[in-house]
Amino acid sequence: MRDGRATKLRIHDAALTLFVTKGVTETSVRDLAQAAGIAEGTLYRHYASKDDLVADLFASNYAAFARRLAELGRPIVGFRARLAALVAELFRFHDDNPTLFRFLLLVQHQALPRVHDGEDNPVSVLHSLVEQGIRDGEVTLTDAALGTAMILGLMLQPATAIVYGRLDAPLSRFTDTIANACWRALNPTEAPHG
Amino acid sequence: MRDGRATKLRIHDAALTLFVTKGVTETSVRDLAQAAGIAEGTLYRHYASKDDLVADLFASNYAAFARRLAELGRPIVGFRARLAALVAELFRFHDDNPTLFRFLLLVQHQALPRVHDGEDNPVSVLHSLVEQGIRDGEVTLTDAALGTAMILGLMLQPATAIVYGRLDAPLSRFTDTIANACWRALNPTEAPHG
DNA sequence: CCATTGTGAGTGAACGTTCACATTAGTAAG
DNA sequence: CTTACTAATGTGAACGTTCACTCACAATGG
Repeated sequence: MRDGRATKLRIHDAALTLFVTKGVTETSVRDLAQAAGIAEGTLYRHYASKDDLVADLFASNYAAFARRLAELGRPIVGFRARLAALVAELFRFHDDNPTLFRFLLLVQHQALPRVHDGEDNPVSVLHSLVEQGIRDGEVTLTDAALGTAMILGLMLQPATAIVYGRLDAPLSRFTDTIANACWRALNPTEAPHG
Repeated sequence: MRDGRATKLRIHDAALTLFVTKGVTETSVRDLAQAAGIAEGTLYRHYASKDDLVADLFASNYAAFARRLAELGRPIVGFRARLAALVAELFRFHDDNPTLFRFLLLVQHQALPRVHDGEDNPVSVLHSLVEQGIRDGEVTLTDAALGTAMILGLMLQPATAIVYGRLDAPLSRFTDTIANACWRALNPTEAPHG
């Protein structure tokens, strides 16, 4: 039989590119089929619906990235080193897969409300890290949710700036600056290089 | 004649609510007409198209907020005080108009590429502030674009966290913490209360 | 009397999805 | 080696629905 997995990959690639450049709703199944070089019906051999394609594309990559972050931080000792490693990993992910990164950033607002609970989640990983830091006395800020939001903003907004051409890639060159800013945001009263 | 302005306001309110709760593309003209208590055709007495409604709703509010930010900062002396005032104003805007704020946050990704140039723009206001700070020697970070992205992230991500229920409103209670984190992000080598 | 504003059935286009049929490739019998 | 069968995969015209938008007409009020 013919290799369906290769077709599925072609759909993946075409969908990511189109969703990012045109938007999800503005991309029709006809567009997808043409870009992937397949017939419209073929898409339904691999996905139950267009929504299913979007959800699968988001959920699988989102969860995979969360696991990647979680496992990367595990062996590293000390809050600050772990934080720096997380920032570095997120920025590397952006630089290696800009389209995928942008897709996750773009559709989170419509896809997140349906994921959220229990599943592997990059935001949860960050939140756990901050909570751990507070418990260990390595973070002086007491509100873990606020701390998570701040470091998330410090990481994601520069990525967004690159998307809009307000900042030049690669994102990795800001790793140290951002990691430092994150640490300082979480430790409001600490001296620069505690 | 009947008062068309009242109808236009009804459309505004209905559109904001629906766009935020359902999404722009998922909101049909029928939905808008029903929520505003008007006929479908009436909408076209006030807007050339649905896209025109979205664009107008975004551009006018986005520009108005940019002007509000710019004028507020003008009389205040000193970079740090000006930065704090901007943070406070943005957070107050969020708390006073959560739906409008969320609308601007939501549709910026599709609406921004068409605005961008020349027009009043909150991001440009922030960028100018940072540039001014660098010129005056009150900001040690040399990359204005990076600095703008960082403080933007420090402000917007907590707002996003509130939208997703990861953080409790009002946003204003974080004004001091965030303003301080912004200043520290822009001055990586400075002591806590320089 | 007329310009403005409101109405809602009607229109064509575009959409996601389906389905009857074609093609492929692995397996097995002749 | 050939033939027959089968399950997986690919196809695209056709379908019903929904959409943004139009237009002939009605209502309003200065």
